[in-house]
Formats: sequence, C-alpha cells, structure tokens
Amino acid sequence: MEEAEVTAVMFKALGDPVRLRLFSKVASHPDNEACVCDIADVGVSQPTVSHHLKKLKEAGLLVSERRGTWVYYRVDPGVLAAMGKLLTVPAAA
Amino acid sequence: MEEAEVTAVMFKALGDPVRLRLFSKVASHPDNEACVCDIADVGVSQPTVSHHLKKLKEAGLLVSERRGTWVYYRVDPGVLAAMGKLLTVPAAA
DNA sequence: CTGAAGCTTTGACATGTGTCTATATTGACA
DNA sequence: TGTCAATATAGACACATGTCAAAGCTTCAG
Repeated sequence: MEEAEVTAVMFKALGDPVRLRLFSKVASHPDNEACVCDIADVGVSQPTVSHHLKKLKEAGLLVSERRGTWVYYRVDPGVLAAMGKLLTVPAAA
Repeated sequence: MEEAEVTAVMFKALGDPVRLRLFSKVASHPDNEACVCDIADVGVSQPTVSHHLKKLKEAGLLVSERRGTWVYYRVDPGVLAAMGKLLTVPAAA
C-alpha cells in the first residue's frame, strides 16, 4: 500500500462529522483517553457510535482497551507525529 | 454549518488517494500552483481528474484561475493556517 | 472562421458508506 | 446461575461516491 493510500485512510476517517467529533472528544479528554460512555453523545445511536469508533481504530487513529465493563479509547501515540510530518512538507515548499 | 462539519469536509476531500496526490502535487509545485496538465498523471482519466479538482475546490483547499488555454490550481492561502490550528488543540491537551 | 488543444460537464453504473433495529457478547454482581 | 449494564456485531436500506465514455466549452493559431 502506497503512502498516499495510507494517509488518505486517515483523512477519510476524519472526514465524517460524527467521527471527527468522537476523535476530538477522545483527544481532549485527560490522558487522551475516554470511555465510550463519556463520548457517546454525538447525535447518533449507540451501534452507530460503535461502528465509527471501529473505523477510527482501523484507520490507526485510536486504540482501545477493555477495563471491566467499560471500553476505553485512546489516541494512537503516533498520530500527531504522522500528521505533523504531513504538514511540514507543503509548508516548506 | 458547525465547525465539525466544515472541518470534516476538508478531511473528506483529502480522504481519497487520487485527491491527496493531486493536492500534494499542487502544493509541491513552485508558488504552490500548477496547471492541470502538470498534475493530471495520477492514474485516472482526465475527466476524473477534473472531477476531483472540483471537489478540492469546493472543500476550500484549492482555488483555480484560467490563464489562456490553461487552468491553474493553487493551494488556498488559508489552508495551512486552518490545519495548523487543528493540530495545536490536541497537541496541547 | 475553422480546427485543435486543454478542461469541464453530463449521464450512467457499480460500489461504498452512514444509519438504524435487532441480536449477540462480555463482565460485574446478587 | 441469572440478570443487568456496557459495547459490539449482523443485516438491511437509502444515499453518496468514484469512475469512465461521450459531448460541450474556451481559447488560441492559422
């Protein structure tokens, strides 16, 4: 898979308002981590939230971990570095 | 239109490999500007290129200008600032 | 005024996506 | 064990999207 494809997957994942809100909520929580129940209020049904979180995971933007009854989502540590690198190139041009 | 919607439109526009390549090519040309004929070699037909450039324009990422026979696309000046702002928030959290 | 080059628009089609309801899974606790 | 709370999965459906071939504009050269 080429670089454009990989990068596009990340952009695509953030290209939906619901997913962007979910990601934003996780990113702005303490430790960049939040339980699903903390962020699920985004205007769609619970299964839809779950579906979007799965997409964000598949895109490499979030990682998840189960702790008891709750599932916590956290921003993948490599994400900010990856996006920062993307911006550096056109900025220098 | 809320902020998440507006921002999502930009991400969505870059969420396609062909559009990402087109944007990247424009951004890495001198003066962040390129004629369609300079960047059209992205593996799809010419009408499809035109279609994607239109989407990038609608998303506010590119602007276009006709000079004689050629049409030049340029990175919208506000784009880098907008994306930089987006990254600052989660980075500070 | 024609012809050709450079782009865009139109129309059609297959595929992808977001959403829901219903159902399943997982873990805590009585 | 049985039940409840928290998430996930499955299935279905309407709608959006990416692609191409064909036709339409624009502009310049002759």
